[in-house]
Amino acid sequence: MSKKSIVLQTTLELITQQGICGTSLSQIIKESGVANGTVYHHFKNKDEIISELYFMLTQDFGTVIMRNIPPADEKKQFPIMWKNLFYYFINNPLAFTFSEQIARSSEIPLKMKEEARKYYKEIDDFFRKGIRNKTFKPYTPLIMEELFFGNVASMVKVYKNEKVKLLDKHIDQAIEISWKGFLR
Amino acid sequence: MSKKSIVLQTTLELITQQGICGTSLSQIIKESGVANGTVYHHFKNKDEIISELYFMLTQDFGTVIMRNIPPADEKKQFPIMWKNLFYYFINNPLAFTFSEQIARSSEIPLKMKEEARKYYKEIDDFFRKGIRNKTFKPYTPLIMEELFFGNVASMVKVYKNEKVKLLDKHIDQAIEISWKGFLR
Amino acid sequence: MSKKSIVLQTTLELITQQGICGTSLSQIIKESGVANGTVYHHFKNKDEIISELYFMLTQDFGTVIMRNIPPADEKKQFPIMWKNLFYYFINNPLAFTFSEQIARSSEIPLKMKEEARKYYKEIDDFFRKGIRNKTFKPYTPLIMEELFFGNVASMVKVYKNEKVKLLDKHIDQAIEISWKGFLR
Amino acid sequence: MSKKSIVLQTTLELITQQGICGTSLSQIIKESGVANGTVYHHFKNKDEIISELYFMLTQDFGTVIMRNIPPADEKKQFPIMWKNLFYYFINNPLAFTFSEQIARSSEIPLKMKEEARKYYKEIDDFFRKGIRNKTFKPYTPLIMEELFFGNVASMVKVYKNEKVKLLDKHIDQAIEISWKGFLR
DNA sequence: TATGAATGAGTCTTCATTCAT
DNA sequence: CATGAATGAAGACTCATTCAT
Repeated sequence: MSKKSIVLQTTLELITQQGICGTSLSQIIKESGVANGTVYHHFKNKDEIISELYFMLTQDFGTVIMRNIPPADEKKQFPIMWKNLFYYFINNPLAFTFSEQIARSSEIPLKMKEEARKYYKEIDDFFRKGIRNKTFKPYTPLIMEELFFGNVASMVKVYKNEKVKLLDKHIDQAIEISWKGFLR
Repeated sequence: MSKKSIVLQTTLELITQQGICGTSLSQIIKESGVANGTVYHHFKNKDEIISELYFMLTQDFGTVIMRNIPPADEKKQFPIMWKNLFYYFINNPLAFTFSEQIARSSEIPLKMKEEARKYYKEIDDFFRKGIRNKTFKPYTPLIMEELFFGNVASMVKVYKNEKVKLLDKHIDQAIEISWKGFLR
Repeated sequence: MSKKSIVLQTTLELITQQGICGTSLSQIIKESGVANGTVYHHFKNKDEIISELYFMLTQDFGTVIMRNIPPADEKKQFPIMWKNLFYYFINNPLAFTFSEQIARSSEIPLKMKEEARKYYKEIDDFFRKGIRNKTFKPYTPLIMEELFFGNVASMVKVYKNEKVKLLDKHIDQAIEISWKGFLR
Repeated sequence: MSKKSIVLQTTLELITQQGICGTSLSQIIKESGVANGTVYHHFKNKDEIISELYFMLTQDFGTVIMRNIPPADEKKQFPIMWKNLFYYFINNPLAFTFSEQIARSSEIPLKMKEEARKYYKEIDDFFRKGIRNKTFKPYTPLIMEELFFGNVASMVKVYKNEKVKLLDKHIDQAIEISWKGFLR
């Protein structure tokens, strides 16, 4: 495992635990066991570490969500997509926390955020196709995607907080609510 | 206006502009024109300023959401509630940030979390009544509330990220999507 | 109990626990429950509190040491004086620690230290008389007093450290050693 | 000379002049001409500088006391040991301060206390041998050591307080008093 | 590629003290 | 007598970053 990956991995863990601003370079250095200068050898500065991390994680999203999607109609595909993302977040808590953190922070340059959007392409296509098929009402796709992501994220939070034992029936409810919102 | 209020007000403004971590005490001191020691005379430390601000802001929470709700049916009430919450978050970024962070464990003292929980009461009532009225399908109320909050939050994030200029029509779309999800 | 005494007492306790430099005015204020300004009403500044404390404590010494001294010869008087001081320190740990702290600190103005010396008068007299009586060898009285005090202090420290359970026989040994040193 | 040594040396000098608490990091930094961060690169915090200094100084301790001790009888050895310790304390005020504070509990980590304890070994041997030789009366060795140390310390304090200009004759008196106490 | 010494601006916080009430 | 708001210099320590090896 290269020093660079070690730094990235350590940073991801630290940010997940403490948030972006709570995580200093000194901490990353101490925790990763890598030398001071080594970090600066691989990254221009602190922001670049975070940007790179963001880049890595967002690349996953597209492929993850569309895994095992049958070539059937939207109604069949939707719950699978939904669960794909849900379980991806459950199984990759780092990715979840990080992406939640990032979403509301200004630390990622706008350019990067736009860059990342292209990995949403497949989700975007899904909603656009659904609109063309008259399955979905013609809402602005960006809005649809954000609400879709947001719904999944809400349920992940419920799951994590364990306020309530989240059951399959709750997941199914959430998917149904999510789905119905987009219909004509 | 007391020095204490000045500090609180200044801090609120700075946090609104730059986020919590971007705001240092030195800035607060410089901006508020108050002496270093004066801040520490009134607050135990930096966190206490923020906690106190949070406390002030969340006092409104419950009343804000239910402001101007007509005694009509759910269909009329829903978009008003939705917008109340949305604009409250837009105008009180600190409240939004906190409310988002509430989910995350250690940072916010437990007492505050419980404090905040009571403001969900009115939304809880709203959904339960809607179910009784056969307006809403009988989903688990907690799930409904979380998705409702999540939808508003998603749009606030879009607004803040300025990926796209958020227009009234987008808001209306989001409200409609949100609403439809809960129907029978 | 006057506010002034409360401040003095609190200061004494704090200094005993944490040393002079470890004890700040803020701590004294917090601990004594007295207001900020009240302290400055009674004392010109921090040093004055300590000086006054020093003054109070040193006044005791003379009387304490000479308590119950029989009008007999030095040989009979010496062990009683020695024990008087020893048990005074054991029973007034504050006085002991404080006087140990003070001895090596420069916080007490020289003038005060000299002022306090007059309370050593009776011990001074004791040694001078002993010299005149040919009981003691004519050493410089100041040296004799300091060594006398030092011997008692050494045993108090042993007692406090509990490295070893200090027995009566140890005390008697120490007194004997102390006594023999001064003889002709 | 490494920056680290410069910091240590400067600190030692400052503490010698002004005492431990009178010496601030800012002073150390200013005086040593080293950058703020450099100090913290080499030491975890202020205390670590002092601990390290203490460690350096006490290394000598044992050897210092036994320096130039002739292979003669106790009577010849005693004043040399006494003066060795006395001048060591005079020239290493930090060592003196620490050695005095060692008695006090929490400040010095236990490990250090035990470390320091081993330097008593040689003095312990000296007194035990003297007892076997019938030079000294068979007092408990611990008591003898403590009183011996205490006597030296008393004179160091007199020297430092400058109540009186301490002359060679005073030292000689103190040594004599100290010596006679232990005799049979 | 990797290291770690060096930097100094900046962080939060504590301090002794003054002053108006 | 007593209070506590207000002060700002000084405290310890952290930070992101540079540079020579």
